[in-house]
Amino acid sequence: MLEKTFQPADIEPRIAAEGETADAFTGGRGAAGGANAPYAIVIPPPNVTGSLHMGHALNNTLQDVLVRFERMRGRDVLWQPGTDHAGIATQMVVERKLAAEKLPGRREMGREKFLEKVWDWKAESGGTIVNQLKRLGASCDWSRERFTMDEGLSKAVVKVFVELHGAGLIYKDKRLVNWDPKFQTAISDLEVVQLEKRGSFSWASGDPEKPFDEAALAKVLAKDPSGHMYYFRYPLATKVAGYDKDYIVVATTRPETMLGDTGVAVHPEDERYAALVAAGAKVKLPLVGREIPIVADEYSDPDKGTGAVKITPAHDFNDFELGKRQNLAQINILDAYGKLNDEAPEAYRGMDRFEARKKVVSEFNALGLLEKIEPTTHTVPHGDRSGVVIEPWLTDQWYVNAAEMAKDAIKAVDSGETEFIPANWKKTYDEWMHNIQPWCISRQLWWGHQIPAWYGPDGQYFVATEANEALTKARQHYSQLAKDAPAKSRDRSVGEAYQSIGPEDLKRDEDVLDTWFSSALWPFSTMGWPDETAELKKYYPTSVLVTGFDIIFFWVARMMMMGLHFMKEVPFRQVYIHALVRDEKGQKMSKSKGNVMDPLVLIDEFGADALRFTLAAMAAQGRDIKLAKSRVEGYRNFATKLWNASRFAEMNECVRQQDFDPAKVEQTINKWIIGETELAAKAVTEALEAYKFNEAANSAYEFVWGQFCDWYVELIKPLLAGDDEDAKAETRAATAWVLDQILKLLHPFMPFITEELWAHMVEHGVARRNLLCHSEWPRLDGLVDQEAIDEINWIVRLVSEIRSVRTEMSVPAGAKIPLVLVGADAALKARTQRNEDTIKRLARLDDISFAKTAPKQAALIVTGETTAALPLAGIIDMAAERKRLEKSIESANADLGKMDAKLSNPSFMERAKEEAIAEAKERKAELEAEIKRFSAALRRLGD
RNA sequence: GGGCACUUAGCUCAGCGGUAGAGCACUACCUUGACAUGGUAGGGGUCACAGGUUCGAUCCCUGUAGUGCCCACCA
Repeated sequence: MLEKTFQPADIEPRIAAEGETADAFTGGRGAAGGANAPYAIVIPPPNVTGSLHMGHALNNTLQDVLVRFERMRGRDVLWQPGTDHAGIATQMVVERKLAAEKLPGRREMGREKFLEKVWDWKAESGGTIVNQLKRLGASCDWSRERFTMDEGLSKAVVKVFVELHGAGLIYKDKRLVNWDPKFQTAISDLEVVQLEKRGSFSWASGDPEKPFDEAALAKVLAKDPSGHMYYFRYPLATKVAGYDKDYIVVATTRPETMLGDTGVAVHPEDERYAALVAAGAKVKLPLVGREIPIVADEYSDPDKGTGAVKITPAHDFNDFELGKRQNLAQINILDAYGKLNDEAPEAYRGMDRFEARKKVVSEFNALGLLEKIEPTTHTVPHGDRSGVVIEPWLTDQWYVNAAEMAKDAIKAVDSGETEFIPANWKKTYDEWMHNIQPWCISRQLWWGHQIPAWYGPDGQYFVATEANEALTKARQHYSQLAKDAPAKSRDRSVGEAYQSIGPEDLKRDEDVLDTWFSSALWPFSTMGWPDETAELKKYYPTSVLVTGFDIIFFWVARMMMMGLHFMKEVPFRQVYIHALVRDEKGQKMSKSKGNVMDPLVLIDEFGADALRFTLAAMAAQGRDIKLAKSRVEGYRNFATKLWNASRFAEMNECVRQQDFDPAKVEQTINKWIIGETELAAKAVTEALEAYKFNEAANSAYEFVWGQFCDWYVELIKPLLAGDDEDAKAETRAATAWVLDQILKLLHPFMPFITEELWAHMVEHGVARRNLLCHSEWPRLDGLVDQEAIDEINWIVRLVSEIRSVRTEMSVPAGAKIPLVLVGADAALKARTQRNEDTIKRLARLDDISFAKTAPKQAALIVTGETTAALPLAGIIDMAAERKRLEKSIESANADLGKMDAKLSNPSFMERAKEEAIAEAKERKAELEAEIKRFSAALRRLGD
């Protein structure tokens, strides 16, 4: 016997464990034993350091809904799980742990020891998120769990690197990168977030003889030196004829970079500076003393700042390009920590960049060269993980030629080989792919896939799958060098000297790869690539990728590129992009804002089923989810409702009959609910096929609560209490059958409670043979019976109307009253008699009789063809009834007016669709009849 | 600056070329043999604004205002 109330916590862990021990989710263990077409999804691997947040909950709920749905439809399903090694995040976590335990830091213990610590950590805490996914009910094939640093996946990474390098698609280059001074690593464009800085301080002296008060300036700078535009006078090396000043003013938000300036640029057509350009004038850079040229370049915008822009090629992306064009020197003034290096004047060396900023400003001020300070609003690049200001920094890094690899990836989406759902995301994808920049893939970290490149003693590198191969390549290279180079050349002597180098002479590149590099291989590396495995053959390309839009660039685009290059096939046929889960104000949830809702807390409180159902029900395409707790609570109540409906079935011995044929029932009520079941099943199926999770969830909800619980269960109570044994038997069997269909339809959304109830519902007195997750999805057809629908709808309307009148007339809830059906024809009489017990019970009537005219002092009910009267003499409040009738007439009249207007509009009659006209006519007739009868009742009331 | 969304009941959100819906909240009544995590009945919306298309617009188009997000730039 089921407990009286449903307690998710009592059943969820058990169901989860049962599923696991039964290997329920292994590939191919579906409803048809995996005989049908494969269906594969690879999970977006969560960070191994992660713990389940609302985004994961949504993402994995949707995948699980799809996977369970298709499994029940008989597809050979693989949901490939795993986690991501998350380079920076994991390294941070472990470093923090070491610090907390007062152990030596990463650099002190050295690479090897540190990596041991990371693996230890992974073994200990890496499974957290996986267990949380299991609590959510994710039916992944856990036996196939992978980790991006696994041996097999690492092998794939090396192979990909070596092959792309061989194809010229990976190369090493010295250029500006986004440098994170906190982690001392390069990061890709995507890992940079732009944060707005807004200054407030404003000052202009106009008189350089009177510098800004030093103490006051120091106070301003102490607050925050960013967010302001500083105007500096750069003195000319020599006075220029035709230019009236002996300085040129430049503006900057990053004063410290002036120490690395190697030029000043003006627009070629800017007349203000034409004389300077013509004369080849130079600036004598203050504080540094370097003479730097004033160059003419289109980049300079005469409308911005002063029209003259300082150029720091080593510390600004635009300046870098301009510097190359204009042959300006690149002077790197920063070290890896963001401190000033030896290229800076002595007083600055070793100083933090922001301290240097203050010092530069204050020195310019002291020299009378600070013209003004303006507040400005500008965005400053920050590391998404470190949160510190990113510096463009000149280093050697490895790059993927993304523009080249993007070509096929763009084509594949254009041609529809991969389809975005909703389709508008294609635009975002295209936009980015068409403007894609080289992808910086090297990271100066330790935790990750070490780059398979070895350096010879002269710095020449050799890319190979392992050290020995690199050595062979190196030896070949150096002999060739010795052979090919002209005698006496340096190359030749290097070649000769290094021909016989040993393993100890080659040094492996210390850097590791961007985490997303290995993630990009996920759809095929998890299936055993580069081996030609059965899984690859069967499940690649995968069916659909389910992910959030914030990851299209990081992951989707890169999987497309890698998949097409190495598998010659797209990695997935469809990409379903879902929304972000936000807080109730629409803000992105984040720890720093303190507005996170923890899915695990919600699971504890309301159950995983309720959370899952909520997320699915709110996952309307193209819209973010603003999650309200009350919603989860509401769907928890829905689970309880289902629980109790099952309890009702159990109490009434509704047992599933093996030979029950839903097409052969005789009772109208059973015909009706079976037809409704078909409609609901179709609605849920169609919605899921179209990725309309909300529609699927709502259809199921409405059917279960609004039809099955509210009406069917109530309507069969008299039957079950009656003595027609055949009808009782049929109804019990039908109830059991419908409930089975309900459990199936709800299972993708609410796997725990449905599996539990399924196990409870015995079949022929025998326990179920199979798990619900392996049962067959309802495929119903031809069960809709219009006559049954008409009859039940009539009961529903009549009962609802009677209840309404009872309330309005203040009839005590417990009181039983008589009903008189007025002017009923034979058919209506028959229908009434068939359902007499039911109507009496639901409407709390003690008698139903027939009459030609309505009795006096009665409240009147009019629904469609039926007129019914409740003789409430003594109880009835005449004034209230009059009011009620008047209100009804008024509202009917208003509607009638609309219909009349429509039907008397010649344009409408001429151009509207036939159905629209017929509908309007029908409605008009209906309204007229109602008004007539209401009016008659009103007159009678006056008697 | 470029792009993508959104604006519907008090709140959180569906929906749709032809009678405006849900959950929560609210009001009244009900512990009736599945369920008070419940039942019954109700109140509450000129569907942001202005034009246009259409026989008909909350829905399609254009514009305006507001909100959110993405990308780029920022001397």
